Amino acid sequence: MDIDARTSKLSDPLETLLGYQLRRASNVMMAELGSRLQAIELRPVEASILTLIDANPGCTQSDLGRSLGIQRANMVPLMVGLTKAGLVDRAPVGGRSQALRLTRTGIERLETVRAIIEAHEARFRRLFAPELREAALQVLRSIRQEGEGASRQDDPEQPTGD
Amino acid sequence: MDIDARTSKLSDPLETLLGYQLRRASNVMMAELGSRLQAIELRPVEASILTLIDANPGCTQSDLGRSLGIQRANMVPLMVGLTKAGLVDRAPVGGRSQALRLTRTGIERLETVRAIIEAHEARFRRLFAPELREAALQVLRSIRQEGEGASRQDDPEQPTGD
DNA sequence: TATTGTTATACTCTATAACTATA
DNA sequence: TATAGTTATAGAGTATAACAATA
Repeated sequence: MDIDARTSKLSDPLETLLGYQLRRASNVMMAELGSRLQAIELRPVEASILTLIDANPGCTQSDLGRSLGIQRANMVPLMVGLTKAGLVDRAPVGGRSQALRLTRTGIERLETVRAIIEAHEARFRRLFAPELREAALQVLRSIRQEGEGASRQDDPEQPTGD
Repeated sequence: MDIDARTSKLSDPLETLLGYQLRRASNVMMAELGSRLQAIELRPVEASILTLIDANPGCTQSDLGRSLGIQRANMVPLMVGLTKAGLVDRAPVGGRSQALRLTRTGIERLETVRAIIEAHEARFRRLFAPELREAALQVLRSIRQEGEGASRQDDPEQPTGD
């Protein structure tokens, strides 16, 4: 390294790598959302779960796990936490399944979650030229399909690194 | 949840969220790269480090940490591993700093790393319309700046969730 | 038998604090 | 004093295996 470089930033050949930039950008957004959600004592994954239950009342925690790429075993402490916090209600539905619904408190909390997420999204959406926004989401979805593979669309609990 | 929805996929209001899609896409790419790199017993972060040392011979591990968003303390086992694997050489340079360089083996290994990364990037770059590629990288970089804040450009070791 | 919820456990990644060695 | 490297440790997040309960 030359003398100048020792006191300034490194030359960074990773700057042009999609995978690297995706990861760093994702970490930034997750950290920002996490710090906003701390105000209501929720983590991003818990906000996602509340959002999904609201959109799919009666779903099971296995359903949620499949949708979010979280394994059954790892859903357990999450759902216990949300239930103990009084945000989610569980009712037996056949087999060992439990139908999930938001409690009144959960519905109220979700209102705040929505406001936080909307402000968070707006802050970063700004950075995309308007005509790029839908295309960007579409590409990100196609990356997921590339990894999750058409071959196991209904295959639950496949490790993806999520 | 209606009867049909109980056997099919959940309705997913997260599909339109940039943060969520970014995270899932990033996880897919990292998992794919990770599985490719297993063949040469390296993790993505180690591949990044080799790449950065090659581009900045003589840099310190603190330099690398700042560039990659990894804290000093967490760089230690990484550098010990790469040094023990005979890929990196460390030489005292003043203070407690050690100048880092790739060994001959490290340079050879980096050749393979480059081929793996290039194949990996190509697979996913395909999903972007050509005229979108540079714009996408630019937006991802701007997301990072948004999070890492112009106010602490030279501020090392700020937690970012990386 | 297949699926759901569960327990236990291990491994990776990241964060914090404190210590040392040197300029 | 400030910086680099280090140690120890704690907390997330995630992975695997096994078990119980019910359809």
